[in-house]
Amino acid sequence: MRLKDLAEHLGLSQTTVSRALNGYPEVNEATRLRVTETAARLGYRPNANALRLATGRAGAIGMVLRGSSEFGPHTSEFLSGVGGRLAEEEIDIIVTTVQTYQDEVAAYRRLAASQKVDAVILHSPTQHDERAKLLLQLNIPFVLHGRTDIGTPHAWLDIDNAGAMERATGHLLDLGHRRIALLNGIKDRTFAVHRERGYRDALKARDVPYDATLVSNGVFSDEVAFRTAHDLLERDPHPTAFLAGSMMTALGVFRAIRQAGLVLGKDVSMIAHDDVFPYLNADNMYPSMSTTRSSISQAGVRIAELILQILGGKPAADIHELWPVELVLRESTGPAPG
Amino acid sequence: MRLKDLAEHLGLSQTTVSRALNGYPEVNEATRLRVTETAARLGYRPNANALRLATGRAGAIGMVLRGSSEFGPHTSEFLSGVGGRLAEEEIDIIVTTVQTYQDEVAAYRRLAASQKVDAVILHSPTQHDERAKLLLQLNIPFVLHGRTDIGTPHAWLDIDNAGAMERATGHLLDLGHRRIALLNGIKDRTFAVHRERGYRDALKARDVPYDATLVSNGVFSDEVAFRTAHDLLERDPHPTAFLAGSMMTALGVFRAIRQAGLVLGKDVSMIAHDDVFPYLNADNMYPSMSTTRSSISQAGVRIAELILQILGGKPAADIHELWPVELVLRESTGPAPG
DNA sequence: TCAAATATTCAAATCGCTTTGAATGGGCAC
DNA sequence: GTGCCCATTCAAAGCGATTTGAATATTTGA
Repeated sequence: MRLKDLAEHLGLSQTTVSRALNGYPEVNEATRLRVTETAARLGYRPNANALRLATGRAGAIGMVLRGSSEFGPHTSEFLSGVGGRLAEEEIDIIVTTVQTYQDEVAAYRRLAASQKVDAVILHSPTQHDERAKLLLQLNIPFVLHGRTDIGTPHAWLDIDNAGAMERATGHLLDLGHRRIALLNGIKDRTFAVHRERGYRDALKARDVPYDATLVSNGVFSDEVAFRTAHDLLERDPHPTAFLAGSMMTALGVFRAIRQAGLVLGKDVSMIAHDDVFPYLNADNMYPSMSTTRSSISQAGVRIAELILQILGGKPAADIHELWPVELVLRESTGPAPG
Repeated sequence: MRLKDLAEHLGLSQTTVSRALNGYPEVNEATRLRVTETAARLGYRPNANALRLATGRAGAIGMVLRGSSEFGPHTSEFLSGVGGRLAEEEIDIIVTTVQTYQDEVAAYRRLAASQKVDAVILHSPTQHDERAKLLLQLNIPFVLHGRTDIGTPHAWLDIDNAGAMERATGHLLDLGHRRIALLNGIKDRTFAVHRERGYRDALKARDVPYDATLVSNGVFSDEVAFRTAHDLLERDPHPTAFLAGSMMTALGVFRAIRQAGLVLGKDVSMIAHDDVFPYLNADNMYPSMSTTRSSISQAGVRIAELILQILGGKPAADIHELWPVELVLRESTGPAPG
């Protein structure tokens, strides 16, 4: 069913039908009614590619995901937020998965040159993110989830990782903990840098010396966390508190604590960062988990909105949002033992 | 940079340039070389929408994901497999997220009517899946990940859930376990039905009575699993073995076992289904986890290939693959206590 | 009642590509 | 030198929508 068929069926010109469907004012109301009603009845929908070619809008946004190792639960939860909002505007999400950095750069170039997307979402930036520079250079609108420092203004939304970590660390210090392990994200990622900064600031504010051996960087996984925590707990003296970078990390640390025969919330404390996964609730854990919390899916929803604003003409340079992070204290944190 | 610009730049017609780039034989080799070389240098890429409109191929496949609760790590891992393979063919994945069944049906209708995709991947089917019928009726090619029984032939790829579960259950029974809890997936999903069938078959083969109170259905999450396992372990006598539907489930059961003061692999045994997540390795758990294993990302890769075959003209009715599932025994399984 | 203004509708151009069918030109056999 | 064939190249017609600018009804005002 093409526009032409529909027009013939109605005894009208394509022009009028098109205008009727798209809400243009110069169409008789009675005609419009007849057109929309018939279109709905016949299940007419414009061919997406023809429409896009004619309007010059791609009607889609792009997201490039790094393969396997980093493409975890965070991503899907985020995507779910983005998708929900964009679906309302009938905008698609084109997901490209890549393995290497080379692939990723090539993917952006392809998206740009073939004009498949109106904008992209960039995520997991480093401090000087080359991809962001590339996107600016390719002149393809984007919103960055996270932050980078490339000099040129651009749109971003980030959570206050430094502030969150400072408060979490500060709280543990106030409970008397002095050896606090930080299981942080991949080393050069901005969020990881910010988290370490918050951690250090809290230590400095209370004159507790920084011990680099208590800090580790890596992928957020149950497994990596288990091994790191296991090693840390074999030391003497071992850390009395853990800052876990994600709920996956928290699960691994949790196992290590149990295995060491220690009790979480009593012998050892933990605060984890909670991105709010529907299938992993800090409140229902045993013991319940103290967290720094910020919904990654809500960030997705908001980023979708920001993209819509950019497509609506708002200058990307005016779009910056820094979200505060809640500190939710539950049973996994207690006074330092001894 | 349009084809027209490139053609003018080269002093050739659009026809010749197009043919040169697309490998048609009636182009002088020297000309072709000059064209491809210049195109590469200038970074020319055909406008995706124009190309799609002209060829009638959408160059994309669709995947509709159910929002939040079910959109978990399985999905992202699967997607990563699909995407990797399709990227090689320059085929995009259009991801649509929906919340309700209504939305999902509407999403398929939209995809079909607007001709945005050449095919879709259908997943998580029920035994009589209405969506599959809809797709057949809409005449949009699809590959089903899983199985359904709708009478009409269609393409599918599934793992042998029944066989896997039968072997796992059989193994536990052979170790002397008699009260084996099954933490299964959402009730009406085919895979859950198949798993229960395998479980029952193993019991029947050894004349162990089926106890419905040992079987639960629900979303695969750490949290749900914890609560279910917790309740089961408070019974007297409690189950001596658990069949966990996913690694997330296994983590929850694991916590419940620990909390009950029991030791996994000694007081209680567990076999979990492992979809092979890079960030959650059964081998590195403590104790290491016995699993029924089948890589969901490899299933994704294969399904992408099957889609390509269908697009290449292979009849969907000829495409059926049932993958065997490995049973990997590790430390979490041991003889029944007492 | 008639011209002017307004409300509707339409034919044709356009978006950027592929592809059909025709045109051009050189090489070869006779 | 003529004719034919083959190798190249090209102009123009789609693909299915939007949109410009013109054409046709219908009101309106004097």
